[in-house]
Amino acid sequence: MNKVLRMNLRDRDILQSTPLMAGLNPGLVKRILDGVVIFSAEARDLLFREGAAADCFYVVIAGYVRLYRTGVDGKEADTGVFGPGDVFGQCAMFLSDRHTFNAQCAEPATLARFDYSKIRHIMAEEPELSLSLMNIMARHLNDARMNVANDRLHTAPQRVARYLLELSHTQGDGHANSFRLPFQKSLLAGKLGLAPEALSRAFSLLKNSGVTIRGRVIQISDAEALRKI
Amino acid sequence: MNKVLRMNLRDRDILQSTPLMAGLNPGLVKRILDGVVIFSAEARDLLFREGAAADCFYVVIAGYVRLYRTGVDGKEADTGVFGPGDVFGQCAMFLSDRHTFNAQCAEPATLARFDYSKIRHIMAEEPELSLSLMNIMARHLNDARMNVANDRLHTAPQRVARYLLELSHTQGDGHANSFRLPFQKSLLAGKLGLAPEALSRAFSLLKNSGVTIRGRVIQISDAEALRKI
DNA sequence: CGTTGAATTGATTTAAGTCAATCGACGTGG
DNA sequence: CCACGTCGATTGACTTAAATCAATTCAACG
Repeated sequence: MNKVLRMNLRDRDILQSTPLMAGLNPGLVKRILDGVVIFSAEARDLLFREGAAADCFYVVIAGYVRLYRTGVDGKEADTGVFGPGDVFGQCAMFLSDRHTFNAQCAEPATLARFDYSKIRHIMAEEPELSLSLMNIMARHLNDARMNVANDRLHTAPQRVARYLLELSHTQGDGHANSFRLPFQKSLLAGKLGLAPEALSRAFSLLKNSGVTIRGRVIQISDAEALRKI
Repeated sequence: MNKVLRMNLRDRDILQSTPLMAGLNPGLVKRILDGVVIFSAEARDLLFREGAAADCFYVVIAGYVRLYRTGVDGKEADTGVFGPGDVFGQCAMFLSDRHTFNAQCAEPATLARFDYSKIRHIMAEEPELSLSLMNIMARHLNDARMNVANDRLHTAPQRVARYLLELSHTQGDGHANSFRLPFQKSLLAGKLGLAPEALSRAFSLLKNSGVTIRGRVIQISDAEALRKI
């Protein structure tokens, strides 16, 4: 676990097309990537804990990582799930330098680690980088708020329906009505703020609206019906 | 409604001590404030709508503004409440230039308006400003995620108890156990993701834990008991 | 003093969590 | 190759938290 890897071309490719670096000039990208460490992690590995000192952020290269908080009785609430190309853990760089959430691999993953100190140093000289980070934070902020609103406005089946529609847009570019869930259903349940059982029930309810589920493969026959669940 | 005002010393003072400007050099502050418009708004006035083109952000000088999203059936879910010194509406500057939420005055308010174009222009020359904005976004992001976690981990009475404890820390600096709610209970209910009735019931339950409520005045006799609701 | 909007209280309904049993897929080892 | 064990997913029965609906009460303000 946590084995350091050499950065291969594929890794570099993914990192470069990340919103963090996509807009930056090649020289700057090179400079940033020089300070990056690539490593692998096992399912359930903790990347950081709430309250722990924060000194780096991460980009997912492969696999999925969940960000969550734990309650008194050990219950956990996910506030985000990050997949290939996503940045996480950057928030603490601008706050108290302590993480306020836990980050855990949901499956075997490979990650890139960016040191705060190095990034801060580059940021001081290259406003471009600040801009990129700002864009990421803005997107994350919007996502988080949408999440709050979504939780409060919609029922479980509605949230699931919306997620499936969104997914069908990103994955099956356009009108492909068959696609794959990117991760385990239990993780999806957490992301949507549901118990796994509730997700299961939501799925079985959606079957009446033209959704077929076989394992992780989803088929939507009537997007319109889904939209007005 | 929406009457433009001259910036007075008090306004300037509040703006300068905002996290947006507190760390900036005086010359820069002056430059930014030159582009600012101060105006008053009535309770229920909309500052912007979801989907509308976004061309400025705001700082609250007095009063409270709520940020919310509306569902199909007209239901509304608050994702944040902003008071004196708070920035809102800046998110869209880094996204699509469309607002994704509605912002409405919860009571008569006075606000400062900052044009995106002017701010962007200054930002391009003054990295300090970017940093300030980044800090604000980070704080907002953290708040929003905490909100998600809080909703999912805690019951209504627990959320209320936490809010009261937090408020007693900010308001009654230190150990003052008596303080005032900063705004209407119905607004607080929205902020906490509750129906007003649920907030009311939560309050009446907390009375058993040494909380006394008279109008907007709250008294906490046993903070420890509150903490472990 | 009376009107308006907010807050409270009670009765009821609904959504979703919890608990428990079962099923299914998959990988391991006999 | 099959039996077993593990883990995720599903299903059912039940409980609980909070929304909803409706009726007052309360407070602020002209």
